[in-house]
Amino acid sequence: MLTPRKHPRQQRSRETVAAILEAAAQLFQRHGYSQTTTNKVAERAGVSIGSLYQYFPNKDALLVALAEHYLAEADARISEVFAHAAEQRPEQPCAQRSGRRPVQCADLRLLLDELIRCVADLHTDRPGLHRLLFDQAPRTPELVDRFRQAERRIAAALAGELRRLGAGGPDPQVSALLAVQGIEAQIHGVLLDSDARDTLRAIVDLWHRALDQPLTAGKSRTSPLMA
Amino acid sequence: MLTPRKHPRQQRSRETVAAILEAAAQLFQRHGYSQTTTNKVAERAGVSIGSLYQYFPNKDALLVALAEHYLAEADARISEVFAHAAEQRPEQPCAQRSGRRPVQCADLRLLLDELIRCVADLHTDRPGLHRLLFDQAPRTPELVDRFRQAERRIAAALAGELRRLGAGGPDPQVSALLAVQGIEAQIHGVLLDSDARDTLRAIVDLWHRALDQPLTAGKSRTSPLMA
DNA sequence: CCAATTTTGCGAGCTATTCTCAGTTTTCGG
DNA sequence: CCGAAAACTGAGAATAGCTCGCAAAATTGG
Repeated sequence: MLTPRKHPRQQRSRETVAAILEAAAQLFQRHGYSQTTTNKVAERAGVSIGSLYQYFPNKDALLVALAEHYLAEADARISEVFAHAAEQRPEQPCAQRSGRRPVQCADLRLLLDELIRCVADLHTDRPGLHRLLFDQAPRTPELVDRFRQAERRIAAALAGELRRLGAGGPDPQVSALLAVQGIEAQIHGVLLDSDARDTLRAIVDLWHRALDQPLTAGKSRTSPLMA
Repeated sequence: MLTPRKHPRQQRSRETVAAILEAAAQLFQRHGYSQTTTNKVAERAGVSIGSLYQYFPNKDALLVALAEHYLAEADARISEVFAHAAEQRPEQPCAQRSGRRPVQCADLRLLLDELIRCVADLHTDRPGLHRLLFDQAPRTPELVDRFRQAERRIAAALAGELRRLGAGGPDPQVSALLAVQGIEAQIHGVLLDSDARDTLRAIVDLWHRALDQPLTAGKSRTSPLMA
């Protein structure tokens, strides 16, 4: 297994790679990962099996590549949400740390609403691809790592917003990571087996309650005290 | 594929099945699902490949069986938590609906603390098996369904407790399901890449904030109003 | 206790799939 | 236009999942 495969340098080969990934996405979604053979992927992409293995060291690599595309788009879209949130709130001094309730509260709810709607859209736009990556495909350690990195990037952005809004409890960084992980799982669950609209609203409410807590509450950060 | 395989009736065959599952668990964990061949599983179990296929219609079935064992244990342990919570609070009338703060608050926190600790233990007791089932193994629709069913059972129990404590917001059933899904994902994330103790505490805090809301808050259930 | 019957175990080998490699065709820089 | 690098090809080697006919062990019941 010559793991680091050739990188496509010419236009032709880039098209080949694109065709292979497109074919893989379609067949994986239609027939499942294990039912799809690499030969079928090559056939549907209109290339020979040898070409496929020039760019992908093995079948799993197709999955990793698809996941990378998906995560790149997710990252982009979620970044937009945070950018939008930033321009909605053009340089509010964010100063008054004590009687901050009404303003902060509305801003936090708006942010959560947009974020959760965005994640839900990511799930519904390509339901097949999403289920493929999250349910039916085996995750190599490499893939697990990519998802973790994406989670961390998004959590960092959310933590920044929480701090700016004076929310997120004693440790906004931790709260943000937990929120990202929780929201992802909840939406994934919701969209598989429930009437979505009401539940999405319940998710917003829940996280609003969980995160709408002043920065300075309790001890400082990571207070050593167990229930 | 004769999908409904023979069921082991005699002692000897039950031992064979147990040996196969033990071998499968070990090899899957050590070398990954796709790297493990059914022939290797049979060899390590000390039985022939034919015997393996008498009880398991295909390789995935080994995974489903392992998941069933895991879920059965998880179910049992979490049921204990709820049973324990019930006996701690022996027939409190749970009546006074208005000034309920101090008692309910402490009970809710205790329940969350035990529940979250229990889930964390489930993850750490057999880390290999857990990662196998949640990360590296492909999930057949059947497997996805088993996990969903377990989720629902636990959520139903939690919803009952929430109602009894007068918590869970307008719709405890929905809150409970979201909590179960969220907690599972968060703990899975935490135990993969973080110093656990502090973060577990943060999870308890977060869900305490999210769920410590009187039943009657807002509209009744599923209020039609979007942020 | 001894057939008859059922359950369990066996493993060579069939089928299907992943992946390789030696050789051909296309593209590109000079 | 030429030589080298990049891209492509597909038969088939290597290997994995799984079957099937038969033998051994356990159970039944007369």
